[in-house]
Amino acid sequence: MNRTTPAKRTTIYDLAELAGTSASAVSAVLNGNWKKRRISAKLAERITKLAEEQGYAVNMQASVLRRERSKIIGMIVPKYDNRYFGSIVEQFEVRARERGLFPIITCTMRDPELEVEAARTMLSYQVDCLIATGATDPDRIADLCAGAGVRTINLDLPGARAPSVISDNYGGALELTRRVLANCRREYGVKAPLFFVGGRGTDHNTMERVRGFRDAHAEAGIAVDEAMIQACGYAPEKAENAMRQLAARTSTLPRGLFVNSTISLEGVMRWIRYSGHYSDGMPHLGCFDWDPFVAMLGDHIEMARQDVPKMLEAVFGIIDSGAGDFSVVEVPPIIGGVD
Amino acid sequence: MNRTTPAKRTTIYDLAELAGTSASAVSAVLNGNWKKRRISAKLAERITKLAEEQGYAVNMQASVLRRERSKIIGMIVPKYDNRYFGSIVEQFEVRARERGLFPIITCTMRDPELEVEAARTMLSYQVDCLIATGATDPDRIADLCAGAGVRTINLDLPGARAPSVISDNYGGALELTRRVLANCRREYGVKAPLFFVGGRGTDHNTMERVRGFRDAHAEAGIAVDEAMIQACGYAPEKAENAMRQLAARTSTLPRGLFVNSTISLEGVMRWIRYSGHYSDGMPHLGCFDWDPFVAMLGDHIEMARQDVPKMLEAVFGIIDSGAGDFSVVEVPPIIGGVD
DNA sequence: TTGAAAGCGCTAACAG
DNA sequence: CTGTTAGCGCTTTCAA
Repeated sequence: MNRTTPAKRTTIYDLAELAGTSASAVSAVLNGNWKKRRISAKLAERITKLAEEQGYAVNMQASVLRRERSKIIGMIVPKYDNRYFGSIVEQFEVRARERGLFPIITCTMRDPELEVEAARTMLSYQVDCLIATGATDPDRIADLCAGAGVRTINLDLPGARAPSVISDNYGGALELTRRVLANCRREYGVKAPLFFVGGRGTDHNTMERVRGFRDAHAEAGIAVDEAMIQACGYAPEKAENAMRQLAARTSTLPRGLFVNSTISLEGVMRWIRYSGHYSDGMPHLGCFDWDPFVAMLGDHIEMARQDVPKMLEAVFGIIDSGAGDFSVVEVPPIIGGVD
Repeated sequence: MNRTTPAKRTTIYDLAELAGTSASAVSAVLNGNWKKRRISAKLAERITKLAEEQGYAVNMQASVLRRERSKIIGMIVPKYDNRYFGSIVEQFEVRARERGLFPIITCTMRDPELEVEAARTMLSYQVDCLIATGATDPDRIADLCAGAGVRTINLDLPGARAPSVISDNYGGALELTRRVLANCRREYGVKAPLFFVGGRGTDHNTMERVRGFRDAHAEAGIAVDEAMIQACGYAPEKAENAMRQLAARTSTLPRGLFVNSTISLEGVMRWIRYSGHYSDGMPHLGCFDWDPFVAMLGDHIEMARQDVPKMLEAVFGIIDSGAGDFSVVEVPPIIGGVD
């Protein structure tokens, strides 16, 4: 409010001059270590008041440049278009701030190039630590960070060169498949394989989910044909397409579907609505991921809700403890039906 | 890969030494203005190669400290838990990067305190420009920024001290209400007011939507009682509660609802499902906001999808043009039914 | 109790 | 074509 020079910002030197003291005193007062410097309470008071009046704000770039640690923590994340990543990011910010860290986030749009580009940029901004969420090549990022002496933690998708926190994809998929299989048997009396759709066949999570999917079928004594597993990618159109192709090549559609994300589910549901198939009754669905509106879509959907609070607790546990081993923490998802 | 000192990072001085040249030459080469310095192609080549080998990354803190403009652009956003804000953030990042700006985002969890706190922090990080999205007190933020000589733009919710880009809330609500009213008349033959639920009665958007809601009723010759408008907040529980109270005090529930966000809709839908009311037939719904799964909830829902691409185009248009007037750009939402 | 001074890594004149 | 130099604003010894 009292600013006379809107162009030039107030510095600690300006404040020092106004207070009739030195820059180092101002600096000490303003970041709380005036106790160890034993600065007089009145001087501290005066400086604080002045800073307030002048609308002073530290220049973090200068501060970070000088300090040893930046207290900036970075996260890269694939997308913001679903509840899973949305809550990861929200929780990340909250917990980072709780610890006095400044969170910076970059969304990579699932683009592997952008992923490492983003990691590099974060290193340029001197992050103390980088969380690689759902990275396609986490080890590449881990190497980059190692080179700069920066800690990395993998989230959602594991890597071999940094600690990882992921969902128990196998266990979740196993249980989810069991339930959908049971639902199919109960309602339709059928004992046939489900159709697995969505995800990237090359990523660890999808592979583990397929394994759970297979084992649940094996338990039930149901054979699963290779063609019943289509890890076609995450995009809705790809899932929709996979459904279309399935319908084209088979006479009787499966009574149950395992959908590998809410994003893929968008495409599957659209196809179900508009293709005219399944007009004789909705198939039973299992979705690996949670969304409140999906929960309201009907009583034929089971979801595996990844436990984001626990996952972030684990991530920050690793950060706080400074643990150095590259182990993988697996957090069980919460499996349930409507709501 | 060739790093011998993992603790200490490579600087332009190290590079200069290795290349047998000066730091300024390295600097010039590495940020592309080696044309105006007319540095020999071979030197440039050598430096670039060396930087690569050494895994060199600029120290942005030092760079920003020295430069006039930081090329950092900040955004504050209330939540990441819905498609609207999710796509705002995604688009923001994409467009910022297109322009060579580094985007930093902070989520304020709809907390007014955190809002100004976040703005302050961004100023400390020397943002060149700050986008205040859905801010409860945008003018406070605008003042803060003005004091630091930083541009602000309001998004989603308008302010008086900076340019604003918002949806055409009045027009959208008017049309949405008209449609829901028409749907009610068509299916149930009723000509009764809808129930307006969700949002903050004090914010500009909600007030404008209420105005549109009222005018659509007036057009149709339907009187709207004060009690039919409950801007109870955004949280699902609050909307659910408003529904419960409505049911408690009225004998016949309205055949149509105007819900002021997908987040509020969560609560409304939950109540509809579990309260047992409306078992004789779903009410017609209008939702001011879009979600793909809501679109699949049935044929009795109309949505106003805010035009995020256009809104961000407008925001960056203002940034690019350097426009200084505090005008409000209103972008019409896209109104439609299922899909 | 406090101030002076060095320097973090980089950019941008300016001087060759 | 290239190097020297002077800071950007802050933190942190070190001296007083």
